[in-house]
Parts: sequence; C-alpha cells; structure tokens
Amino acid sequence: MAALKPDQLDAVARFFRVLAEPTRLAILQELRRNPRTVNELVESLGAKQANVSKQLGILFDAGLLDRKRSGNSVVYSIREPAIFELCEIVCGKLKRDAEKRYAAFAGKPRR
Amino acid sequence: MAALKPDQLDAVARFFRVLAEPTRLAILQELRRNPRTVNELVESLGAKQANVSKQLGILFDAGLLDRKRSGNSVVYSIREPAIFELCEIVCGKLKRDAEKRYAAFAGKPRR
DNA sequence: TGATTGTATCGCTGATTGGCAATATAGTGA
DNA sequence: TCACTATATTGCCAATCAGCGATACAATCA
Repeated sequence: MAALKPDQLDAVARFFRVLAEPTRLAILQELRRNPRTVNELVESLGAKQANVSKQLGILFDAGLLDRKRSGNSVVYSIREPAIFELCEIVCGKLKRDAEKRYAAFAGKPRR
Repeated sequence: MAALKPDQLDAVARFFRVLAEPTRLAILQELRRNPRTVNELVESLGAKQANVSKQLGILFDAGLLDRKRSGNSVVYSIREPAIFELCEIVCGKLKRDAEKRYAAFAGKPRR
C-alpha cells in the first residue's frame, strides 16, 4: 500500500478513535446479535439514555450504523460488518500477548 | 466469536486508542519501510524529539514495536505486522465512503 | 575525567471527550 | 389539543492526552 499523506493519517486515526471506547464497542457487539432500539440498548448495557444516544450518534456519523424510525422508536443496526474483522485481529493479538505473558511467568505450559 | 466481557472490551478499546493518533500512525508507516532510530524518525517526521520518543514508548508498551540499542542510538522496528491489516481495512472503508459521497454529489460517475 | 550526542522523562498547558442531569424534540394515542 | 413515551441535544465537569521546553539519563569518545 502506498504511503498515506497526513490528511489520510488523520482520517484513519479519527476512525480508530471511534472504536477506542468500551461503551461504543459494547453497542456494536450488542447490535451484532440483533438490531436494537435505543431503549433496548440502554437496558441491556445498563447505561444512561443520554450517553447511549450520544455514542450511537458517533457510531452513526462514522458510517458504522444504519438507523430507521419504527413508530416511536429508532432502530439501529450494523452497517459495516467489516469492523468485526478489526476486532477479531485485535482480540487475537491481545490473546497471544496474554498467553505469552502467562508462559513467561508460569514456565511455558505452552498452549 | 463469543461476546466480550467489559474487561476485554476495555482492553480492545485501549488498543484501538493507540492507533487513534496520526503521529503514531506516521511512525508505524515509517517503520514499515525500515527500522529506524529515534533521530531518523524525528527528521523524517519533522516532529520534536520528546514527542517522538513518547509516542514510540506508547507503541512499544502496546507490544507493536521492537527496540534494540545500537551504540548510542535506539533502533525501533515493527513487531506486529498484523496491524497493517487493520489499516488496510480502515483505508478501504474510508475510500469506499469517499467514493460514495462523490458519486452522490457529482451524479454517479460510478467507480 | 569531561564533552558530546542520542534518548527518555518530567511538569505543564490547551484541547478533546465520556458521562451526567436537565431539557428539547419527535412520534403516538386520547 | 394534551399527556405520554422515545430519542436527541445542551451545558457542565472531570479525566485524558498530545505537544512543548527543560532536564535527566545513557553511551561514546577524547
């Protein structure tokens, strides 16, 4: 891949920042199972409505979610399933690191 | 993939945050081409030494870089090439989004 | 030893932002 | 119209953090 210019690096960084927040990741994870209304997310996450709404807005603005009104409610759903590839890669790395630390500490029970 | 628990979401978010910074991305991009000393990075990035050193520390602590002394200098190199997969995925999405916005604005020259 | 170069750390500041309570807006039904 | 529910927005506070100058630490050489 060609070298990214400063503006592009900014855009990539801004995108990663969207994913750099536990509440937003929890929302994505929940929506991965099923589309949800704001209230359903508020309940299942145990977070405040204002905050869930704010974080949903950030995820939506980043182009990660779809949104549609359903009567009185608003239903959010995943627009970009590719983001979960990102999470898989990161989880894989974190897991490997954890195993490595454990092996070094406990004397390599190794896998 | 199984649902991640709050602690795991925290860890993933913390990892993404490391990538959510243009200077750090620039460093990774530079190191992808070749291992570099701190001073070489300072020159090629046009950033202050203190800041480059700080950001290198953050990348190193995240397990993304290797570090070795070479005489008076310290040479950093990529430890986890997998991170570039992440960047590719993000770049791909940003590019698609940009194309979509352009098509909608200019009347679908399409692709 | 002291001088020089390369790197890391410290203290600070300004900017960003997650979370909150309060309030505004939107849709539904009476 | 009014009451009710669902969602979004606003103003605020505390925490985080990139970037900076100054300085400490480390390695080399004279």
